[in-house]
Amino acid sequence: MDGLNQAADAFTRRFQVIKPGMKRAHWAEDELQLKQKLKSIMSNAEVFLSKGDFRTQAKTMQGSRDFGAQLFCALLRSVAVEARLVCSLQPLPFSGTVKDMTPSKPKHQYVVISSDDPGSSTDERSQSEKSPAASRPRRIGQPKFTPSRPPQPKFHSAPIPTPRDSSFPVFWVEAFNEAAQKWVPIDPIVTKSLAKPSKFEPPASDSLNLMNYVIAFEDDASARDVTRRYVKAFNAKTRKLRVEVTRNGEEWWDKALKAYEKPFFEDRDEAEISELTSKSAAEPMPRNIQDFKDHPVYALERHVRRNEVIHPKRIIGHVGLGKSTARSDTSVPVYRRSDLHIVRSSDKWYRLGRDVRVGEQPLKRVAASRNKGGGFSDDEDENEPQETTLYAEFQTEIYVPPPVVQGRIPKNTYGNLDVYVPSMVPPGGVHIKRPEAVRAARILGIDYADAVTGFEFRGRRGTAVLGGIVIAIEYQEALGEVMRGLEDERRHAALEARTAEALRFWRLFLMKLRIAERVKEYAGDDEEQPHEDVEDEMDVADAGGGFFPEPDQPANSSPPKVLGKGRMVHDQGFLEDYTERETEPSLDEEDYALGGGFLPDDDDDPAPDPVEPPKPAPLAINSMSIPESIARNKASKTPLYSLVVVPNHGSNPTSVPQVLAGSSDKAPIAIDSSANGGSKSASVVTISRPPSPVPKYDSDSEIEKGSLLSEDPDDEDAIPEWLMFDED
DNA sequence: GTGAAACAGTGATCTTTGTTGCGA
DNA sequence: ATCGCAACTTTGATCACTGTTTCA
Repeated sequence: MDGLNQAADAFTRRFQVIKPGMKRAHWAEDELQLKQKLKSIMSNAEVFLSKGDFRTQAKTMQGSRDFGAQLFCALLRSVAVEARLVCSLQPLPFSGTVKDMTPSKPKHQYVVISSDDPGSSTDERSQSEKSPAASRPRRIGQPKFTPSRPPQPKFHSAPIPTPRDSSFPVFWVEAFNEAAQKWVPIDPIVTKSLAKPSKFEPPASDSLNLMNYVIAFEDDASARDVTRRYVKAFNAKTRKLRVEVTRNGEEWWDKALKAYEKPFFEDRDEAEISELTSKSAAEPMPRNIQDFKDHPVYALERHVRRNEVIHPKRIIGHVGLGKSTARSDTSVPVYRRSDLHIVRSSDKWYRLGRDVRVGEQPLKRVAASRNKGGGFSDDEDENEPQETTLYAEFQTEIYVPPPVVQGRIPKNTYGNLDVYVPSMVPPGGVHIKRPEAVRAARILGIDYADAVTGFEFRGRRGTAVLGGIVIAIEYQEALGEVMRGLEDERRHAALEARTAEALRFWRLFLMKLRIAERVKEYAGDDEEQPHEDVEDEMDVADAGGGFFPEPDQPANSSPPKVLGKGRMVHDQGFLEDYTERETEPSLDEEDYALGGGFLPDDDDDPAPDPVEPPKPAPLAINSMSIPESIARNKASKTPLYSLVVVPNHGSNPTSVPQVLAGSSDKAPIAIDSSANGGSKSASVVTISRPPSPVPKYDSDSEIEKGSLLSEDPDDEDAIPEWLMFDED
């Protein structure tokens, strides 16, 4: 200790403070003030950009008080004294109040420490910059640290009059006392004190210094929060200015400091932590009402919130109201915060998956916020205020839903099942969260309930959010299989749609090329001739139902109308539309050709086939709608899912028949729909299907047809799917 | 000079299972 | 006539906190 004193004396004699040190940060009121601050920083600040700068400055034995403390720490370390550099961080406050902006006071400034200085905690800065800015966006112009690192303003020939410094330091040193196994603070420059931790805390009114976070840095680059050693009322005052008051703030701070913690603790580390803990635990009871608010140990009746209750009401002290302590009648009782419970209505507990135990009396009653029944205004003369009864957690137990009995899922009055937490899944049931589970359960014909996992507020009222279904556990495997089948089906359909789309574009591209070639070929000839040829070719493409003309086949060899008729034979209901088209001679041939999809902007809309003229589109709708509706009817009414074979239409990749056929290709499933309505006998049967009725396309022919039949209205369903697939 | 109370303003939280119209 | 589906809908009351002023 004596040696420390001597060292401090010697250092103080030689070191000269010529620059201002780091000061408390304040929010700027406006942009102008921010600029002033910045200017002040630029002109006055002590900046080290490198270790070399620091060494150069050290030889002069001049600088700020902060620099002095850092140098003193280096001195102690050089003589094998274990020393910590202690920094009281000066972050911007959470509150945006500006109290000390009277013009008489000196401008606040920020001193930038070089990046290799251990005192510049990046976390702390980012916290001080971000958090208040986020909570109070109207505060503009918070001081930035980064722009104030200019390369040059290190030295100024004329000494600038240094603004007044606080009488409390920002940097000081802790030396380890081997005998007492304790860290002792030592500050040779500002307080000139040794082993007097209480000398370091500035009053809250000090506009130049505040003590919220005191961090001690050891020479192994570890750091520890030692704030509680230096502040007098950590729980009552300091804590409320720290990040701990924010939501999850304590975790955040622990996490941030953990990166600087030592990998393993020595005895003295344990001792220090317990010392700090016991110091804050021994903190006396506050003497004013304000300090009791959000105090971690004590609680007052007046600060109890609407959803809180003190139970049991064990009075552990009193605090006087007002200043004159003589008046004993105006004191209020003090309770333990550990006796403060959060209470909720039974409804709320239910939403958390808990149930109020039978026979529990409510700890609190509050007026109901609104009349739910509606038209209960007469009740007021009954003078029965609508009340909500509230219960604490210890009065509740885990909610046990009614079990699944024989495959029947218990449902609520809305026909679904509340699964706000996983424990609310009934015994014997299982929660399947996949979106296609509903379809799979319907296919299986088993009993299921939509799972309500929460609420969202759309419009004026909350609506249930359905997340998956609940089924009996014995069906889980079967459902899984069906879902896998559906998934395969979906993937397959998406792939096919994608392939068809690609081929469609290829075809378009090819047609354009051929037209260009043809036009070039006839360039210079009579204009009529190429026009007709192009038109013919496009008619072939449109009416021919989509195959490429064979290379040896002249494009105009088959009259387009013949081709069209040849195709329509297969489709009942197509003919009359076609005749309608034929009897419309007003349709201009050229427009018709233009409508044939050679306009570039047709590519924008992939749903209708660009090659398809506008007129035949309704034909295709009619032609396709018939088998599709058949398929739907079959799917919904017949007990067995069966294949629907549609000649010349199976190539549509996403129409219902095709989807069914696709699934059957892989995992043919026969569904016994008699399981509907309570019977539990649902089964998945894999049947061996005769291959003949299935439209087995080899990929080429199928794709080719699909590419040209994509005028089908169901393509509109297909597009999102393949688009989604594309995004994947 | 400090702290409590009252008050106004503001932001956060809590609310918690629809309706309508069209087409098949 | 009925069913299924998709589009449209997007609050407001209350609590809690903050800052200011007044007063003891």
